[in-house]
Amino acid sequence: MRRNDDTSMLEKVMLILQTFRTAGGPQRLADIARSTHLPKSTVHRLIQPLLDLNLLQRVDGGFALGLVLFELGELVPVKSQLRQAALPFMQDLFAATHQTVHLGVRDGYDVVYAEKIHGHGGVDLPSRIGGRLPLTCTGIGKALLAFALPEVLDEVLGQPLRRLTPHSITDLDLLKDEVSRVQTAGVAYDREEAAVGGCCVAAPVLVSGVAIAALSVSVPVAQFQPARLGPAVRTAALGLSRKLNRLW
Amino acid sequence: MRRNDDTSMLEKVMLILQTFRTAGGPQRLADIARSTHLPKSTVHRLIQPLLDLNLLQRVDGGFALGLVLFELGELVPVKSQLRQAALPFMQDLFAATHQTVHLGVRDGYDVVYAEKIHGHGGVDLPSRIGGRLPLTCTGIGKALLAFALPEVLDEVLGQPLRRLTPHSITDLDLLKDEVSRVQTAGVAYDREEAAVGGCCVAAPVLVSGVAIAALSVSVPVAQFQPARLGPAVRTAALGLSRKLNRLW
DNA sequence: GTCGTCGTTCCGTCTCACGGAACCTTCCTT
DNA sequence: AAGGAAGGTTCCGTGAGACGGAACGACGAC
Repeated sequence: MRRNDDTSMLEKVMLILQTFRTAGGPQRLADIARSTHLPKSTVHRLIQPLLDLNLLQRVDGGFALGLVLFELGELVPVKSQLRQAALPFMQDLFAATHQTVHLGVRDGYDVVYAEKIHGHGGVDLPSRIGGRLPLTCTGIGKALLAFALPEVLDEVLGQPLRRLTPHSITDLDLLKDEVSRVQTAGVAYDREEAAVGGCCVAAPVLVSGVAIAALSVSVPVAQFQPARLGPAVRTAALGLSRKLNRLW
Repeated sequence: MRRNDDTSMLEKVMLILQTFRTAGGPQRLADIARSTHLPKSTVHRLIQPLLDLNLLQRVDGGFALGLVLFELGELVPVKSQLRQAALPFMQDLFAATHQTVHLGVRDGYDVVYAEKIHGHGGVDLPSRIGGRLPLTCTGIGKALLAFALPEVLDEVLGQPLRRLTPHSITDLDLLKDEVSRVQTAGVAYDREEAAVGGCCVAAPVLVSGVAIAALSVSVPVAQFQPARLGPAVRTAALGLSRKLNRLW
């Protein structure tokens, strides 16, 4: 069964760490062994150095990801630069709307949420910083697609369309129409396509004409006012775009 | 030269990743080889699987930390739970003061910044999310110490006191006085002890009577108004403490 | 008591990590 | 154009140490 290719050990370590992506809470040794399909003795052996290096930490009933990962995570460019620049604009947007504000980037066929601001009240969305959703089901995703490089757009549209709610767009032609509408308007809407009861308005952040990120405001469907939110989101995204073009 | 102990490969991988903590920008293969003191061929061999696993990514002039690290970093308990709970209170505090707001936790003898909110204008502090400063030189640190377990306090005070500015407290007795004052007042001040020209007001977040984090507001020394900021920070920290005690 | 589960330790096999050396490619210098 | 320095890549012989099955000790449940 051992094939040939490469670094088996690193792969196992990553399997162990990835375990924590799905399982929320602390994981015990046996849990990890089960979900990775690795022998117990192997997991046990690998865990020790991970603890020493602070990639894992012991918590009450098992193990959790360690502080080193947190520190390294903050040094990933998407965070340290983009986020730094985006936060003030997100603050403004939040102050103006008092609704949940998201910043997202593209990774493969998903949008990865890089930042989120929300107040006490707002809708509680399934999104999480570092979390993923299909590009085609979210406002941010559609904004990213509409202003992506053409080959990226083709590549993504070549994939089977995923569905998160009954409102998710699963017809390719409808989606293409939607994308060209976004390209014209400069704003993307999500009408309960990612979560029932939740809508959002998104606008792309452009550097040299290409979307590298997108901002969005999410609201309960009852308060969905495109006419009011659209300009606010566009203004914030444009401001951020200008700032980044100046920096880079 | 090979000693004995354990996982040499993981250690090397960590050395490579840690390289990015000090060096800000992208690193090239030769840069990494130099700063890790590893042979070029070794670095080259280790980097390939790191790219495959998305722990590293290629950027214009070299390599940078990959998105996987960002995603895992967001799953570290200090983030996913504490931050989630704290953000709304930090929003409030920011809205009330329009000054930079920090959330910090203790790790060893340092405070690690878990979250930061700042507007367009504010002072630009050397702090960074995921960054570290000595406990004894910051408001957050002193708030954490004053409400830490006694053995933790002893342990930290047993270390040599570090100095970041001429105002940093480096006399053990003065520091002990300061800590007991914080214990009484429930608020810690930093008067240019971490950065010249910057002051801050901090209050501990208590769960079961022990500080697990602290909130602070940082202001330029000219606008330092303890009487106004103290209550605001205390209110936010108390609100967060209550919320956490309810959750846990 | 017995059984199931969890964490830990041992150890024989043999894979694959290791890094020196040689090579290729740019890019700069003269 | 020739020479040189530095970055990146490939090759390969050696032996350290990763691997995981198996057996063990420690709880806790029923």
